[in-house]
Amino acid sequence: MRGATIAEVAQHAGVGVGTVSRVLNGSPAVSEPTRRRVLDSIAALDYRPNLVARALSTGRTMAVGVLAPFFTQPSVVERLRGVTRTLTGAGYEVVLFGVELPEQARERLATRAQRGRMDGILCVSLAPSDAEAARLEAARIPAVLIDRDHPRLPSVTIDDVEGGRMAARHLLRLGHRCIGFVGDLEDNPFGFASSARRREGFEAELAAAGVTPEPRLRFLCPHGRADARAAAAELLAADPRPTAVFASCDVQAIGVLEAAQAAGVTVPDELSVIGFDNVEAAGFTGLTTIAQPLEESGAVAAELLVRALAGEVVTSRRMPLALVERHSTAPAAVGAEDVLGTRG
Amino acid sequence: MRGATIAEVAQHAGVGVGTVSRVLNGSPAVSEPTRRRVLDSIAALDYRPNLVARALSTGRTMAVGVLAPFFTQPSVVERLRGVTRTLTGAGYEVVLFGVELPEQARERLATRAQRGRMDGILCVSLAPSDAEAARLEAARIPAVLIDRDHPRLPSVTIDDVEGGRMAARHLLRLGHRCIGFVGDLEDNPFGFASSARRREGFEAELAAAGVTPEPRLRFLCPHGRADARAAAAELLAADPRPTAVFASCDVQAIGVLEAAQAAGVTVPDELSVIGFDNVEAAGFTGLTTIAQPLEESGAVAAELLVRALAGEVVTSRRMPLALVERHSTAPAAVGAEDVLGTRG
DNA sequence: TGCCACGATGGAACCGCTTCCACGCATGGT
DNA sequence: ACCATGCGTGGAAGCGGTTCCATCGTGGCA
Repeated sequence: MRGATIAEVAQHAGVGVGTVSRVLNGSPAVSEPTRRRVLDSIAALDYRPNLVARALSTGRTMAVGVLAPFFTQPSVVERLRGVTRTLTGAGYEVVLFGVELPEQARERLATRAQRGRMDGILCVSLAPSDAEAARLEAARIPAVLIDRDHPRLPSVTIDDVEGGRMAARHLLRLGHRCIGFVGDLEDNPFGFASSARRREGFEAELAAAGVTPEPRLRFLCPHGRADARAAAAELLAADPRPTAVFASCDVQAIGVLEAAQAAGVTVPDELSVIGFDNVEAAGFTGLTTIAQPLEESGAVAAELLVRALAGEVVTSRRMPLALVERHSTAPAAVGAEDVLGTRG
Repeated sequence: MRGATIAEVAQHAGVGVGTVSRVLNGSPAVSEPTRRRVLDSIAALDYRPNLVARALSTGRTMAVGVLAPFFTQPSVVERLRGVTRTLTGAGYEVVLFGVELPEQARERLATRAQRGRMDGILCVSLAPSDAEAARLEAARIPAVLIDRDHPRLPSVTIDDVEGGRMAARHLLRLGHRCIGFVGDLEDNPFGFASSARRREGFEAELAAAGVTPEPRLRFLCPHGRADARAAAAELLAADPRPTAVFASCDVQAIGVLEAAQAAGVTVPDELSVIGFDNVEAAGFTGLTTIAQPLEESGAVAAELLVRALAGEVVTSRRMPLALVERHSTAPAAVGAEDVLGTRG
């Protein structure tokens, strides 16, 4: 049996459909006795408003599309937590578009991101093209970006360059001077640029401390633990072997840890490893890392989107970074000059 | 500017709305010249059908609600991958309802799971009450359960009892006779029963091998790494100390690993640890575990739901289990009797 | 040549809600 | 006593599709 309609409720209560609708939407223009009668009828018929009909009528779907590269980054999941919690709390539904290929992102954006299917868009680590951004604007669909910026769209980001500097400072302070880097391919199909920016900051800080970044210690590979592990194995075979490694994300850092173990190189005694992101796995692998507030970034972005949906003009936000010291970094072995650090 | 409507397309092409609709839906009853003219107009106006209007008209939303305890189980995420991939592939949208509290599950089910908002429901590790199941049935909303069963609903599950037996067999075969257990509280608010069933199978197999399960070696605690770690710390202080531990999920097993490390107990030499699920973290912690196909379970359930939505009658599915040996289990220390195992 | 059947097409009705407009009926001011 | 005022209410229009039914040609057949 199909659910009751508003007309049936109206008839049952002996009122007009308009009155039932007013009761449903909490309009004050309904007398108390009438309201009660309508509510009784609603209960008697076990009536639930058809949200699709409401959406068609109001032009608001109360749904937000979330575009996320679900499968390439574990940090995405933590962001999603913050997103769903906030959005659900604000009465919005979360329509999840998992993206595995870059083309899929375009396709989802093109066919789904239209007025009349969802009210707003949240992109995690992904950015619309200029044309897509223009279309969203034309359709008056607000969009907020996480972990990615765009000249015309508000975003929630971190300062990747500064994060790279922080990692470098930590290692320099510990006395390391020969430091390897493992990061993402810098022209990946999704256009992720975090890794490249972290490397830039990292190398800039090294250079500022008088340590020239050596290309032979820089390894770029596809995002993923296995590839990072393979790259790190090569890195550890370098001569002289670096005393520390900065991996541009925790997933890769864990790959480095694995490679070190496989090569019989003890961490942190013979090799310091520092990652980035502070995903949950960093906790139980004892990884020192540059932490960014993942879940909160999702929550903040969702909050921004909710306000944009309410008509507010919102501006981009920067999330703070923090060094989290665990057990994968230690002072460089004896002989390292200037253990007190090279910077204030 | 709002998007074009079907009426505008019809006018532009000089045809009726019915014809445009037929073109959109691939009806064969449109002559080739007309079809071409309509397609041209669609392109010229950059027209996209309003999916909400279509949903209202057809009664099908092409959206599936996914109810998942997003935050308590990391394995959920891997299941979600399979779910979204399959559902998206079949043309359905995925509406994600993250559940943190048991009441939320009820509430989401009650207010959202109605004809006219989504066509079907997928529940991960959660089950509707009998009343809710009856309501879904009445509303003709198909539902499929993952990792949970229900007398009236199709489900995709594993044999938790057998999984527990497999874990026991592995440890027994290695010669262990004093074996601890760490699992979930068995009357948790969500009603998760996997842990209890795994324990049952585990203890039954021990008993069958003549090893009486000792209550002092059985620790039940809230799901989560930290709690498991605390429980394992106690377990490791037992006298005599067990030579092996079965944790009812990998998250808890990792907690056990941490506790062992903190206590200076080496794994696997002094302590064997076996987990359950084979989540990604099991891979890089070297954890031996009973593997279940997580992502595939999601895909299979989604497949089942898609077929149910097409009107097919679907039946429950059981997923296979497999022992994955890594580096956290080893033969019991010398002196252990009957290393060849107690079972065929 | 006339009729029928059928393919192609236009358009009204309908899906279930919101919203706006019009109306009835007290109330209060003059 | 009369007329604004305004509250409470009923109901039609409209949201943008789909679908069914009626209509219009036109070719095939008697």
